Amino acid sequence: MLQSETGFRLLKGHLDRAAQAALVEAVLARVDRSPLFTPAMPRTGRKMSVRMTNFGPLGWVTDKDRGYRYQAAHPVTGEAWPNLPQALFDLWEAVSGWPDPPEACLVNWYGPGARLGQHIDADEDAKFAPVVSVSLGDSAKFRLGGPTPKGPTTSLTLDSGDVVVLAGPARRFRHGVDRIYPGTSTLLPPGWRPGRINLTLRRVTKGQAGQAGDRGTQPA
DNA sequence: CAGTTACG
DNA sequence: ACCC
Repeated sequence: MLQSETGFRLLKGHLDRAAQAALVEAVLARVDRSPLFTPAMPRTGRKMSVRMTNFGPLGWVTDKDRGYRYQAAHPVTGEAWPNLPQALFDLWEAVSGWPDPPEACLVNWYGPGARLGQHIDADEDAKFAPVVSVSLGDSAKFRLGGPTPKGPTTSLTLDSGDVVVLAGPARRFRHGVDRIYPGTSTLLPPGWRPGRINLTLRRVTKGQAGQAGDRGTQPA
């Protein structure tokens, strides 16, 4: 939908309601056995307001003692993360333009008061691979900046079914979630938690695209 | 006041 | 500048 030379793309309404509902079903079934955990900031131990889990061979976690990292096991249960739903492989193939499959799907649940401060994704060895994000449930105020801690930011509303791609230079842009707009979607089943689920697909390790000779190049 | 937020 |  919105295409730009920065590598930022907002695919407004990329997933229709049926596709969103099918994805939610796949997500909730996996969250049942890989429960949401409460991440904590490195050093301070301050708890984040967003709750998380992961799918795929690797998952992003953080805690006071060991900080930000990817690991193969759930930090609470010690079990391997559930597999990635096929629909997410398909989405990655459709929008990422990257030759290697995703290895991590970070599942972020934002309750009505949750936020995520401005940050730059930097924990992946595959630092040139795009990041693909899917919004499900309540709308969110998303803020996108540039590559430096200073500089202007712009805010965008992300609605259920929207897909965001951060590729090229935008892969290293600051971004965060200022707030959730409670009650703006009926997608999440009554009886589950209210709010927003964001799925973020990432390539973590260097694959074919990370071999010597084509570092940093964008595949056709 | 420190840590965080917002960049309106 | 604002919040706790």
